[in-house]
Amino acid sequence: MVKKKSSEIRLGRLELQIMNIVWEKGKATVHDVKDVLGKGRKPAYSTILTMMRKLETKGYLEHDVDDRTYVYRPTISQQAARRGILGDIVDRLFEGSLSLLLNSLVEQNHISEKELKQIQKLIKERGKK
Amino acid sequence: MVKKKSSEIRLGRLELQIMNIVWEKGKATVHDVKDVLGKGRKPAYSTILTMMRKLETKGYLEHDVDDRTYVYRPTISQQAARRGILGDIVDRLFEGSLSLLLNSLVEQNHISEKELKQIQKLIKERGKK
DNA sequence: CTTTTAGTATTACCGTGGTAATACTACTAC
DNA sequence: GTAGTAGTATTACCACGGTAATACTAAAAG
Repeated sequence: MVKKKSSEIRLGRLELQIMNIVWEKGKATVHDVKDVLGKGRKPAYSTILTMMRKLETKGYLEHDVDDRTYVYRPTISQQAARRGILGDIVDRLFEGSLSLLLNSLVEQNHISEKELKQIQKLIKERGKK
Repeated sequence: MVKKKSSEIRLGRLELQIMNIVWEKGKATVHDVKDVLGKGRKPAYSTILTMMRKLETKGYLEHDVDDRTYVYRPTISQQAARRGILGDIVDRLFEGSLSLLLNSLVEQNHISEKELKQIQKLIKERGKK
């Protein structure tokens, strides 16, 4: 059974960083994003500006003008984006199998004891629904 | 705490498809890959050839010559690639948090009952180590 | 009113994944 | 030995994410 691609969400590294910031803050100006991105690689103001305009072109951001400053807000939810990107990865990397993914995580010792507990809790809660 | 990038493995869609086939078969010629890729989008022979050569340039494939046919084999394990790509995604998409990832999967109902069972088993086994 | 300033708009470039036509080359078959 | 044939090599694009300098524009400051 071949899975449908539905609405594929594709975001590059910087694009995703920017979206993460906008999601977290709810809305953000170019300067807001630049400030947060200050820690680490520091793209130029104009780089971020260009990216945010491209994100708007792609339909992932919209803006209002507040005193001639663009205030961007997301048009898609972080959950939707995560779902899309993650689903894509699972398809491409693990032939669509979640358990293969989990297996890989466990093998790699990427999962800490604490996280294991949390996962178990999640599963229990899910089981009750 | 900022995580190190170590040896970042980056593979495009087609590249990963090709690598998956080579991993599965152990070794493969361009034609082998083309045959498997036959189902779905069908890149031209020369496209696959170019990609496999690029993968070799990048150090992910090597080839032997068998009766003037190139037989490619992987130089990195599928596990390593999965680990690298997945780790990258977790960083970028979930701020490095596995439980956030799991949470997302559970929320999205991407995990079936059967998979839940498997995960629990995995966790139990891991717990015994 | 003229200069500074704070913002967006324009433009241009680079790297890389993907695409593939075409050229080359050495066996194979007649 | 000449004509296919089956492979690799060469070459050339395109799209897109990322990068950023520079141009423009309008408000604010003097």
